[in-house]
Amino acid sequence: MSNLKLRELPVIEPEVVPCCPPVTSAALSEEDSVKMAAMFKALADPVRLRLFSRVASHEGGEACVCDIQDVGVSQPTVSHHLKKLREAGLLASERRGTWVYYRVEPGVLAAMAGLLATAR
Amino acid sequence: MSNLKLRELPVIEPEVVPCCPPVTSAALSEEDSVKMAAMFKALADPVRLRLFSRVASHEGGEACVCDIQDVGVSQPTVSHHLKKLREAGLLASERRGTWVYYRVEPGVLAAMAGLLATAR
DNA sequence: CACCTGCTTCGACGTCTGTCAATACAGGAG
DNA sequence: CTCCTGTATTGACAGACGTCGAAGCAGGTG
Repeated sequence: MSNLKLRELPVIEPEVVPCCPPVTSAALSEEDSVKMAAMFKALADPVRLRLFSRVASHEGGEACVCDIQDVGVSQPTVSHHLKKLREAGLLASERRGTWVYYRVEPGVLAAMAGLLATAR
Repeated sequence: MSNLKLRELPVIEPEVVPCCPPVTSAALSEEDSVKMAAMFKALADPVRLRLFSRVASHEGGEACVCDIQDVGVSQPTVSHHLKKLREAGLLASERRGTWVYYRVEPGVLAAMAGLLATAR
C-alpha cells in the first residue's frame, strides 16, 4: 500500500439524471411518461415508502435489512419490496458478510423532485 | 414603511400542503406512508402522467377534456383516469356549458417535490 | 319535443401486484 | 462437515387496477 496522497478531487455534483422534462413544461411523450411512471410506481406503496425512508434516514446513509425490516409484513415481502426499489434505481445493495446493506442511490431523489418542478 | 401602492399584492407562495415530512428526514409513520403512497400512485401510470402534463402545460392553465383526450386509450378510460387524478387532489374540474375543464390544483406539485427533498 | 355532442358511470374481463409459507442460498461458528 | 442466522427466491392466491363497449346524463340546437 503506497503512501498515496489522496487529494480531494473536486466532486462534480452527480448530475441529476435528466430522465425527462418536468411534467409542467410540455406534454409528455409516450416514452417519457412510461419512464416517469415507473419511478413513481416504485414509491407508490406504503411499505416501500417506509423501507425507503428508513434507509434514507439511517445513520451513515446505509442500513442493513435487519435494521429496517420491522414494517409489519413478512420477511419475504420486505425482500420483495427492496428488490423493486433496487430495480427502480432508487436503492443500491451490497453484501458484507452475513448482512446486506442498502443505501439510497445518489441523485435519484433530486431527479424525481425535478420532474415535479413548478414552472412558476 | 410602505410606499407600497396596492397594485399588486406580494403573493405569498400558497403554502405547500405539509402532508408529511420528507422521506429522507426520518422514518415515515405508517399513516404518513399511506398518504404519500396515494399521491405517488396517482402519478404512477403513463396515461395519467400524460393527461396531467397536458393539463399542466396547456395555455391558460386549464384544458377541456376534448383538448387532451388523444392519448391512445378510449374516451371512458380517459375519464376514469381524470377522476383518479381529481380524487388524488391533483386536478380540479369545472363544467362550463357542454365542456368540462380541468386545471392543476395549486400547490400540490410543490408539496410532492418537497417530500423528495434531499437533506444533502 | 327530438336530436346531437361531450363527458361520466356501469359492468365485465384479463393482467398486474402485494402478500404469505415454504424453500433455497450465503456466510459465519462450532 | 454440520448447524444456525440473515436474506433471497419460488409458487400460490386474493384483491387491486387498467381497459373496453354499452349505457346514462347534461347541455346546446333546432
